[in-house]
Amino acid sequence: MNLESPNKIKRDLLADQATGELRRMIVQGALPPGGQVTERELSSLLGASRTPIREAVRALALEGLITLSSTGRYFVANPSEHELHDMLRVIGVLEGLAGRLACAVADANSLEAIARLQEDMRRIAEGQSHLDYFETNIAFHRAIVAASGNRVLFETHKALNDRLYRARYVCSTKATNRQRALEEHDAVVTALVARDGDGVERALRGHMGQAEKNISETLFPPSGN
Amino acid sequence: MNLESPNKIKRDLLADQATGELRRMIVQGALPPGGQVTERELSSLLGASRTPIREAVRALALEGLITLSSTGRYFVANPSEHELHDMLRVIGVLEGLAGRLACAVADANSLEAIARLQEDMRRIAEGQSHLDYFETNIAFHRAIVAASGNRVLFETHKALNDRLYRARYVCSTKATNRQRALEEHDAVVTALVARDGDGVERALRGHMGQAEKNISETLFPPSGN
DNA sequence: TGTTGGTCTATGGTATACCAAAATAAGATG
DNA sequence: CATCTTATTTTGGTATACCATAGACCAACA
Repeated sequence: MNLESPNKIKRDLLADQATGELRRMIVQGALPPGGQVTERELSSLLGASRTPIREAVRALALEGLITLSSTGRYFVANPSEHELHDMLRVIGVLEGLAGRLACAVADANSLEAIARLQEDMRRIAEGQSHLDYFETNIAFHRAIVAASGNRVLFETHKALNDRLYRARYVCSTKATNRQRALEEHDAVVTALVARDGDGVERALRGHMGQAEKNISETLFPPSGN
Repeated sequence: MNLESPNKIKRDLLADQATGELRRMIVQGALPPGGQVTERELSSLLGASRTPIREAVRALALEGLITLSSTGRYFVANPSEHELHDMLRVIGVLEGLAGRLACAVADANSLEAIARLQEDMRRIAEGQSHLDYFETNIAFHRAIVAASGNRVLFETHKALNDRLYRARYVCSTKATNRQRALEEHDAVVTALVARDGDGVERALRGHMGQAEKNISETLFPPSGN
C-alpha cells in the first residue's frame, strides 16, 4: 500500500499529560507559589493514580517549577529575586544567540511572522487585556528562538521561560513600561530584517536587562513588601 | 540542645542514586550509545525495584541522555552531528556569559584556582593520560561557570555538558589539537585575571567554535564512516 | 521459498499495598 | 498557662502485581 500515515500515532502517558496540566496550573497561578502539593491530592484532582502523578511532580521539580524540602515534601517554586535575576541573565544570552542565528538561517517568512507579531503587540498594547498583551509578547520571543533553528536552544529557553512565567505575568499587569518594551522590540525587528546579527543580539540583551529592572521594581519594590 | 547539625541531612533516594549511577555509566560509555536500556535489567543490575529505576530513566530522558522510541522503549542517546553542534552553540554563549560574570563578581581566589587548573592542564598535556587531560579540561570550564556565581547558569551548563561528555571524550583521545586548546585557554585566563569581560567572552566563544570543528572532524570525518 | 498469521514473550504503564519518617494533634505534667 | 511527651495522621518512598502492547518467533500455507 502506498498510503503514508498522515499523522504519527501519539502515546500520551498519564504522566506526561499530568506534567503538562500541572505546569499549566503552576504558571497560571492555580497552584499558588510556595504552596504545598501532595501526591495524593493531585492524584484525586487529576484522576490518576499516584505513580504517574509522582512522575509529573518529579519532572517539574527537575524543571525548577517545584521544589522539594529537605524533608521530602513538595512545594510550588517561589523564586527569589536573586534567582529571577540569574534566570534572566541566562535567557538574555540565549535569546541573543537565537537572534543572531535567526539572522543567519531563518527564511524570510519566519522573519515576517516575527515582525507581524510585533505589529500585533503594538495594536494590543493600546487595549486593556493584560493577558493578550502578555501572550503576544511571549509569542514574539518564542518565535525568535524558533527561527534560530536550534532545537536545544529552543528547549533550554522554554524551560527557563516557564520558570519565569508567573513573575513576568505579574509584571505585565503594570502597563507603565509598555512603550519602552515596544521600542525595544522595534529595534530587534529592525536588526532582524536587516539580518544584522550583532545588532539583534545587542537589542535582545538590552531588552532582557530592562526586564530585570522591571521585575525588581514590580515584585521587590525598594520600600520592601 | 544547642547543637546545630553540622552537615545537612541528606536524603539519598534510590531514584537519585540510580540517576547518578546511570548518568555516570552513560557518559563513561559503560552503556553504549544507541543501546536499549530496560527497566528490569537496570533494576537487577543496580539492586533496586523498577519504581526508582524508572524514575531515574525518565529523569535522564528529560536531560537528554536517554531517548524514548515512539513505541515506548528506552535507548541511550546517540546525538547526531547536528545536535552536537546545537549544544555547542548554546554552551558557547553560556560559558561566554559565565566568563563575563566571573570577571565582574568572582573573588581573586576563584580566578587563581582557574589559572592553576590551566597550569595543570599544560603539565598533563605532555603526559599520556587522556583521561587526566580530559577531566582537567572539564574542571577548568566548570570552574569558570562556578565562578560566575549564577546557579541557574551552572545547572543549565552542567546538563548540556553531560550530554556532550562522551563526544568530547572521544575527541580528546586525539591529541592533535591540544596545543591550540592550551593557547585558547591561556587567552581565557589572561582576560579573566585582567577582568576583561568582553575579552573572556570572545575567547570562550572562539574556543567553543573550535570544539565544534574538532568534533565534526573526529566523529564525523568528511570521508564518511 | 517467501509470506502471512498467530502465539508467546518482553517491556513499559498504571494502580495499589506497605512502610518509615515527619508533621500535627492531643494529653499529661510542672 | 506553658511545655514536654506521646499518639495519630499525613506524606513520600519503595516494592510489586497486573495489564496492554510491541516485538520476536514459529508454523502453516501459497
